[in-house]
Amino acid sequence: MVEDYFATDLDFDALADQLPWRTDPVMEKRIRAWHGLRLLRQPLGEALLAFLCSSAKQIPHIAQLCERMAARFGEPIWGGVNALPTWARLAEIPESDLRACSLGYRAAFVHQTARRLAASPGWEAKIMSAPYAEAHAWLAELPGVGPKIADCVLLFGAANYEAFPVDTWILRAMAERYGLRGWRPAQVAQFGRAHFGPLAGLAQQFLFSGERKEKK
DNA sequence: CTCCAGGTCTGGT
DNA sequence: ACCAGACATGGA
Repeated sequence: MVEDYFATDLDFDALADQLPWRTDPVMEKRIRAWHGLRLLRQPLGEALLAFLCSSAKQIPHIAQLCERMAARFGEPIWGGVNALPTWARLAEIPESDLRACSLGYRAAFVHQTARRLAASPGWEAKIMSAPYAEAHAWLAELPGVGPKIADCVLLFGAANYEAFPVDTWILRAMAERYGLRGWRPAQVAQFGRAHFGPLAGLAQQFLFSGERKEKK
């Protein structure tokens, strides 16, 4: 996972008036605990690849998969370190070679998505500029990309802060802290966007960070 | 040896 | 629409 790209254009203090949830008792606590928290900003293609590998994997494993793909198929960028392969490059790679990077069943997703993208010139510009709902729907059509991964791609790869990814952590956080017990992920995602507004994705990061810290 | 992990897809009700 | 299982791999 590339961790060198941090959003620098989100000045939290200057955005106070755009954070209606700042007075939310749950979020107020999280914000205090994580003052200055920032959103990862990745190139769109990298975000898509990284999160396409994320299903049913622990975070260190996802990084491991990305490093293997970079080492085998990426271009060198810095002292022996390679970039992640581009989607154009991935489209040329047989699924069996991807499996050799320990992608498991995700190899088929990467392979099929790569071919789909190769047949969709201009997809990146479209995702970067389309309204949330449209971009989300298009991404979720890709093999292996469901609602959660589509939201992560938009949030981290397209700076679309409306996206509110609902993973196991957020599902539990919203159930415990907001009383949404028994809600389905799609319902929780809609609640998050409605409750937190245009910067729902930033709120999601506070919740995510807080929830993971609790476990330790 | 079992269980689970920043889910998604498929085939059952 | 909603609910299991399957899906590869690796670490606890």
